[in-house]
Amino acid sequence: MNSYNELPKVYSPSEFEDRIYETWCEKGYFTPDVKNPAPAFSIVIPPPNVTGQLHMGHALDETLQDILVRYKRMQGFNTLWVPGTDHAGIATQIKVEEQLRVNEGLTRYDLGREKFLERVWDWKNQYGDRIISQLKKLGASCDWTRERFTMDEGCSRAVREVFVNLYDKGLIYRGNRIINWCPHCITALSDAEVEYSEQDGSFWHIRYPVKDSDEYVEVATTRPETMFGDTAVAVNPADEKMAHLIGKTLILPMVGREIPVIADEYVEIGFGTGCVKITPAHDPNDFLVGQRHGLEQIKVMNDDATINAYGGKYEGMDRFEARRALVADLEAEGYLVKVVPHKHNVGSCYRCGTTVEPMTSNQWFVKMEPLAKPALEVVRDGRVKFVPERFSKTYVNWMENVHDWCISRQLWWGHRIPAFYCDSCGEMTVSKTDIDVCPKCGGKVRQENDVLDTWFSSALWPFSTMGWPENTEELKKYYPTSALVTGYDIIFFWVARMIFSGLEHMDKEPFSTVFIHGLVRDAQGRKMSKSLGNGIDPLEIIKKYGADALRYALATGNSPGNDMRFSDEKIEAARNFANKLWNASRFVRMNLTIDEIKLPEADKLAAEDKWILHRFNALADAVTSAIDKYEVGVALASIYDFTWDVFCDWYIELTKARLNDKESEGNNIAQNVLGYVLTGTLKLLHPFMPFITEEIYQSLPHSDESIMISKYPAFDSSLVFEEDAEKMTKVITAIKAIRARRNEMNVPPSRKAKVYIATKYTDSFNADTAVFFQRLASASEVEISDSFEGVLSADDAVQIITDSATIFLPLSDIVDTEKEIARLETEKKKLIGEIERLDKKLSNEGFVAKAPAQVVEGEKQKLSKYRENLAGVEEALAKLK
RNA sequence: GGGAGCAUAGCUCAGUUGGGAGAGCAUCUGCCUUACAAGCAGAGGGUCAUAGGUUCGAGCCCUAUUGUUCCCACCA
Repeated sequence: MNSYNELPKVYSPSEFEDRIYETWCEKGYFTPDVKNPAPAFSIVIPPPNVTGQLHMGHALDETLQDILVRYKRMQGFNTLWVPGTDHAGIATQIKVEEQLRVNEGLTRYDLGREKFLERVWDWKNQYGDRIISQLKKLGASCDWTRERFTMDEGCSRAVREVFVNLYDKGLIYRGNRIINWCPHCITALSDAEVEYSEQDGSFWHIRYPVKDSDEYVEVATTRPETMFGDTAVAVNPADEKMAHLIGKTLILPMVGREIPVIADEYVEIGFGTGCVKITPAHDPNDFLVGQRHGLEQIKVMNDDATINAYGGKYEGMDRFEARRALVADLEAEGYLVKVVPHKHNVGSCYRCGTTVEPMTSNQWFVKMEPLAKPALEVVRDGRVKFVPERFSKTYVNWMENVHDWCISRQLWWGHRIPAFYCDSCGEMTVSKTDIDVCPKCGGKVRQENDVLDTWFSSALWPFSTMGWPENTEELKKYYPTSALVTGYDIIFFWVARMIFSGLEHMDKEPFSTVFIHGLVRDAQGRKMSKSLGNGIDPLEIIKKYGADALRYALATGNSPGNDMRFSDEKIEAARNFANKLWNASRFVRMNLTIDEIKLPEADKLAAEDKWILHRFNALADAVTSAIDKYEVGVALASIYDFTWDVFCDWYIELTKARLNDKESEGNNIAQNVLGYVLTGTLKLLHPFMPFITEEIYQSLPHSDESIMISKYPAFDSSLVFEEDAEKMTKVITAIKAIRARRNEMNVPPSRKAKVYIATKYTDSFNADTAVFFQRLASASEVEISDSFEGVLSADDAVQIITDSATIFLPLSDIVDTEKEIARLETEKKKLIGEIERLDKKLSNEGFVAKAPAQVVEGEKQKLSKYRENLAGVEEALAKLK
């Protein structure tokens, strides 16, 4: 027995995962040296909300990143993964306000801005580490020495720098525009922050009387309460039925205010009543109409969406309450013509779900057009590539139609806008540093109350985390980053904004690849959500099955950009795989007497050794090329197949004879090959399942301090063994024959029978092969010859015909002759079918003429083999009957 | 209204240069075999949504249709 530790009998990940993670951290493996001249590979984490808790979406995102990062690190890249958290303006503020309300019955206004912010920082300091420690549980190999927060000093400085730069270039402006207002969060929102859903509503048809006449104009609206802010009714100038109304004056019912009928082509002829009430302060289209016609903007609601003084007797009511009251009154007064049920899209706040109110407001905006142009180019010309490709279309589509970005929020938690107003002279100064006095008149200034959209700071993440605006070593080495890994749900919020920000401020796109994944859904395919209560807690999964199993379950079968389901089934399959690997390793481990694993000289290797090394080599090739294409699911599946179906089911079994013979040279060779292939497989698997691979690695003879800093396997031309193709064929044939034999005799292994193998390859089918049959096909004895003519007749033996050998089983050992006949009949049918198919194919002139020669040749060979096999089967069948 | 995805075994899904349909789970049969019953050895099960087309050859490429999911869009 060698000097390394033994593996415990049972695979229990909780015993070693934390311990291993700590060791990695202590050793500093996650922290790269900026000065290392190796090519860089860098990723910045999509920063989770600082107050959040790890959910399956994070788990998937982090797993995929860790796979890439560990892979590249093992390949020798100078690899950096920057971790950090996002201050998440609205989400965090809501949480702290809620806590304040529940615990102390206070609102943020009771505390005042400064005190309230202290509370939020307290909260952040208390809970900010929670999500970080959860990431560690997953095994994320982030460089924790570079952990960042979107509101730390450096990021805040970057935000100010960017704000002032954009302002100076005229790309940030302040103005009174229609924005989306959340009356619950009491803040403006950007377009991206509004979610639309179809709701059942109504079309209220209302009569507006024409002044000094008995005539009426009928308008239809889905939001009657905005009527208080109507400043016109519009008709299409080309609409003959309405032409006579243009220029007339209408009386607003219940309000009594006079408004004109105007002509505007915005009104669609034939839709609705043909007349549209115009409320410039509460509807984006009406806003534009109002601008064209110089209409007054009358805002009828307060910040909390209660009706203001313009609503007359409805003042003080909530907008929906006012709607009900108003409609009732209109009906009573005879102004309501009819109510038509109507499905329409209603926007709601993505944080609290409250229906947003479009209204005019004085806000800060980023002018998008000049920024969008280059951001479109880099995606169109491939400097930024989406994986899968189709998301570039989503991106381009959005970027082409993007509106100016409303960046101011009426919150307290966030980056306060660095604009300073002078009350004495009215001057506004935008400044990178805080100022107290007006640079123009010397009067006292006060800072803008609004803070910036959270995504404004997230947009700078790829360079703000690396020390920008200083020209740091990190920026030089790691910017642009190599890949961005995120879900398709934040392409607009984040990815798009990082791209134009990187281009604008760094003059270089922030990453070359955007690797998009889908959502993790529950077993029924539903989105995991708090309200449904169907969320699965990754931490509980880790506790029960281990982080490796969780990572495996998330990575396997997951193709880029597609949603996936998470189920008990899946996680159990993952855990079972880990267990399989664990036990295979235990087996290898318990047979290992050597202290160093060294690949033996080629001429000492047995055929099966060459075969497994050849297969392993092909695996390394397949895995690396799959990961290079971001096909992590495919890569992992091929490792799974190799480990279980090739290495465990065949190679380990094939070595048992040699392992049994303790003193032989073959024993030593087998040990080394087992060790080599197992270690190599562990390395291939390490990015996916870091803990178990490390634990096993440490229990085997190894040369690197940790598997995570060992070299990732790559295609190795010395393991192809081209000149030994025939020997490897023998192994494959033996496997086929053993399968056929097992298929034949589905009986307990304890029941042995003699096996005769007739083959023309008697050189390859030697004593070693006989042992395979003894051990794996319950053969009591094995006899090999080029022919058994005269020794055995089909009368007393069953024949199993394979490509390169015919296996004879003495009839006396076969339980059921009927069954045997049935088997041969199906075999015959199958062969005839194949022969017909190939016959047809090969007699097709087009195929022979146009298909590649090697394909044609391959088909011909198959055909002749099938014909041979068929003859054998028919002969056996005839004799049996 | 525009755009995109999906449709493959009973279930959940892979299948990436077009060259004899795969996995996991489930089902059935037989097994304590120098690791593993979270296992071993087998078996059954598919007109790859439908209809055309390109091709010697299509699950894969093209067109249309059906069903389904999602995203985007300021028609009151």
